[in-house]
Amino acid sequence: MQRKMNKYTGWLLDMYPHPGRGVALWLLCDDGKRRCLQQEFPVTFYAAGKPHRLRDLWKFLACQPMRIDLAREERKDLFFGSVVVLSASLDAPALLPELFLKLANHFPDLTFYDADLHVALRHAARHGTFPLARCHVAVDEQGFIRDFDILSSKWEFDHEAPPLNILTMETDVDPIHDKPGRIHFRSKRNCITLDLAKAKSNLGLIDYLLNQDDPDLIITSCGDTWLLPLLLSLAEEQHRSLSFNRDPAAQIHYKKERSYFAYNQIIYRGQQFHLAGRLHLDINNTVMYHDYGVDGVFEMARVTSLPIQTAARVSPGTGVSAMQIVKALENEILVPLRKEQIERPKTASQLFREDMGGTVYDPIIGLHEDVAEVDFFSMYPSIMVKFNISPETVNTRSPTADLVADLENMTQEKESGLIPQTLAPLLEKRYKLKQQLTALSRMDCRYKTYKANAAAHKWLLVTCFGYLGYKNARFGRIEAHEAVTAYGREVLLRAKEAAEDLGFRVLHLYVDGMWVKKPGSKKPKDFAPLIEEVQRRTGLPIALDGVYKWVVFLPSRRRKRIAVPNRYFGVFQDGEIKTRGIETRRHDTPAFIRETQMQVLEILAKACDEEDAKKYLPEIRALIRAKQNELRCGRVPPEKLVVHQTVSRTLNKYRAPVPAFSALQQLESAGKTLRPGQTIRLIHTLGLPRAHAWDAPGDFDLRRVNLPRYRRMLDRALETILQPFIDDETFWLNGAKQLAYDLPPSSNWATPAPSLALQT
DNA sequence: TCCTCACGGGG
DNA sequence: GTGTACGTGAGGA
Repeated sequence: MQRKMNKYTGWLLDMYPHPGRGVALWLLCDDGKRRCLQQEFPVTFYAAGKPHRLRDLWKFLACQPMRIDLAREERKDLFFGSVVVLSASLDAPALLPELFLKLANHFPDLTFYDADLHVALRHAARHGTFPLARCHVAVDEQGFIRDFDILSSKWEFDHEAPPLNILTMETDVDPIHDKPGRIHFRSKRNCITLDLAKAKSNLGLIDYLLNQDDPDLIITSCGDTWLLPLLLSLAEEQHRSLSFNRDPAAQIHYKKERSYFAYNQIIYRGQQFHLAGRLHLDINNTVMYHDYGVDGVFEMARVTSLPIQTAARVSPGTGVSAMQIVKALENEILVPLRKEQIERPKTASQLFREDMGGTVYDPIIGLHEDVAEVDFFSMYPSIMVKFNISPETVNTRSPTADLVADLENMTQEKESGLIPQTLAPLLEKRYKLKQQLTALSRMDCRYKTYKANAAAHKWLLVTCFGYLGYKNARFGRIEAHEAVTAYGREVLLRAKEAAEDLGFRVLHLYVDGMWVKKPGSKKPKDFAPLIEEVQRRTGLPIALDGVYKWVVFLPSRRRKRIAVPNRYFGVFQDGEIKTRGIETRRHDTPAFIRETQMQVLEILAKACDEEDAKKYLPEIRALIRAKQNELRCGRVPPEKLVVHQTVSRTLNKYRAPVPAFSALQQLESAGKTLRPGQTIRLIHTLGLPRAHAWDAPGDFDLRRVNLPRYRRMLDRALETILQPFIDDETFWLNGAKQLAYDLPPSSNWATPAPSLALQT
């Protein structure tokens, strides 16, 4: 029987389990209509374990109210090879989470696979879908998709921009710190400002706006943490609806706030509101938004296959995990559950292993001229792909047994492993993007997008390595992690040998970078033979980061003769300044100190070498005097003295009376609680308490500013960058220190003190 | 001198 | 839905 089909072409906006059966897909069609389509999408999960327990499970599942297809199958586990499993398929993906929760309780002794996967990842593996993919679908009269074609690839890098209707909702001030008075709504059609005090009576207007604009994408600042909950609760009070969702049948998906430990620090993620049929991005709750913007979020979603609203709010670790899951599903490899976090003391051997991380050399302390920095392109991911390192390919007894042979032969014999297969297209895309970027003018409209995409990839690639060694990763294995670092060390050593064989002096090695110099080598082309030779000996892509006019490797502050690997600064031949590990790079350095250090660096950047720098010293001296004076006389705007710190624990967990503690206390007593991972803003004050919370209500007496402490910070920041240029230790202190400290603090701020004393 | 606390990189 | 490095620097007891 021939059925009538409607055919549509458009962009895939979003996907979620349909509350009935299958999945709901939102298509932004080329005719301008937004269509919600349904598709049959049975999902299968598996269980392995003792036969009698699998029989119990079979009986249990057979009694469930929904239809579940059961079968005995043989499938592949990445770590253990073939396993016998009970497979269970259900037509309604929406019911799986709840069902699985029950199973985990009743059958804790069974091993489940493919049971806790996002439906979008399954769909990506089965149909090749990804967010914003161009699709062609045939739909029957009931609105069910019968035929599905993907017209674009996530690995292209000129993605056609989908014609999204965007609505931005912003408040006049940042709601985290202040009380907003107004909300601005802006879209192509409308530009409206609403008085928040009257929000209650304006709910009808807001609903009208949402319906009339019918945005595909709502961009808010603090929509997750403040605006949406506020508007939704107002609406609830008045028993009226707000059309945030496009799909009236679906619920707004809410996730609660949490603090967690990752990247060796506490991270705070606010509560979330995911819409159905539209996309909501809260720019304050979007990972890396300030680094890569909407373009980067889209790219993150494309390559990970995670829905856009999810991709925006997860860490790169989850993104990497998603990519691996899709690849595993494609290869019909069972996906284990996300492992529980079990606190377990480390064994001595684990500790020993972890000490053998990346290769770090002690740099040669001091200033060096005409130095080239060459960096491996995404070294660890490149190693994983090149040497096929994956949990299932690595030799577990001796992970690096093939290291030397691999490096000699540079051949690929083994079948490519799961991790290399996942990484290879991503690496290739980023490599091409980087090549394009170097050729492209900054004015080119593609530049910004490429840059954002490359930044999104960078994060995924960096995290992928760490994930191999993470004991709770689904596809992690410590031996694979070790193999990567072992290859990394060998590769870097070979690079060093190559440099020395070509007559270069190696000044520093750091994880995936090398600093070299040779008399007579000044121009980028002078280093081309080295690049070529390193590539020949390691088989890995490497590039010249640039040639420094001069670069300074800093000694440890505690032990002046010991070098530290990651504190350095320098100026490239094009005038670009690069700094690492010094005050400008730290998030807890107040703006005044950061800006001053940067200004001095900008003066130094004009010098072409150490000798030349001397003629800029008077200019620097004058700048420092001016800055010291500004500070002493209270002319530094207090907001430039504000220190931003990450709160690492709750108030009662602090053992030392540090400034953050005092500031937290003040906020607490004002009724504002900060969760671990959130940022606190404070000003150092004299006496006790040691700090004033910048966001505490009430006026702050500017005379309480701890000027000596800021002065110390200033002096230190200047010393960091000036020490190689100045023999005379009194240069930047020069009596001014004494004078500043002699002034009674109460005489500052209000009336600028005469600065006569500082004039020489 | 020891303890506590926060940060880094990447672009 | 998450990488429990590790070394440095700073402040305070």
